[in-house]
Amino acid sequence: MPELPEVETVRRDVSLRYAGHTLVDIAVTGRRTVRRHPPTELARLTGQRLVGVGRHGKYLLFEWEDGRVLVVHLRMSGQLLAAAAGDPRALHTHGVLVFDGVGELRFVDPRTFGELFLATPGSGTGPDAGLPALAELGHLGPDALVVDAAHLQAALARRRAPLKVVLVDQRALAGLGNIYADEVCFEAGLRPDRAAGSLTPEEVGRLAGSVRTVLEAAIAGRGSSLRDLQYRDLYGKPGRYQLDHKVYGRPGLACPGCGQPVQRVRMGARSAFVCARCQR
DNA sequence: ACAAATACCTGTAAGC
DNA sequence: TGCTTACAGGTATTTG
Repeated sequence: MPELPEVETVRRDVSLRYAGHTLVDIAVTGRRTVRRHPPTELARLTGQRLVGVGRHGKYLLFEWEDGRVLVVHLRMSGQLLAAAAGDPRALHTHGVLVFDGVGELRFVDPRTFGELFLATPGSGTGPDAGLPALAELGHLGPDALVVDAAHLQAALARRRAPLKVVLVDQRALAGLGNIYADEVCFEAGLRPDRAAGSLTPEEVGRLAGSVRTVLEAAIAGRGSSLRDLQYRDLYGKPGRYQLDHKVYGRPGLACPGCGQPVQRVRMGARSAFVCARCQR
């Protein structure tokens, strides 16, 4: 499932390959792929040069020379794949962007949760890192890669919800999902089912450091691909950070820290993986 | 006001 | 073996 490290890996590769090139055609065939406005509006991007690719949380921002922004969210099973014009089209290919000189960028998404839309610029306050302010992303908290302890403290304070629930809440912090929330909690030595507001300032500081550490390591590993290989990079290759998961998806296996079996704990409809000895 | 449940999907795996 | 069912999960929306 693409979370921040996977989206960031795709962002870097897409930017390297397509930035500076001009869109010569865009075709969206998926019925659900563009659902916030008429899909035909995307045609107005043709002729525009892609000036850069940004990211806020799990959202990719394709920035064009006229200031317009095409937002892409991969959700559960979306992939962006580089392809040449003649390459056979993978099943569930819902969109194709054709660039001058560098071939196609294809959007493939079996579960069809992913989406593309043209954002509305200029409204609300933007995220820090030089990204455009977009009305549709105004609800997002700060990007998890640049969050600091002070913000985390404020986001967690007085909240009775479990720590993990707050960590995956994109309004509090943008970018963490199921995998990295569990891994971050383990790295910080904190149980995901602790009440968020019960963390001491020292624990919040540890948590902030762990968010950064885990995400940077995961990006270095080009993200996590699970058994279903739903996450693949721009060139169709899986990530390798799943090999470094300490607790996620490892129930009954030895905790790398102490050797005790990792437990699966139910948290509402979802579950979390935790080491009862290493996490308090 | 916030919190929990649900809808949206398909592929895979487990269960019978 | 072949069928049915459960599960995976991010976000918007609905319900509590």
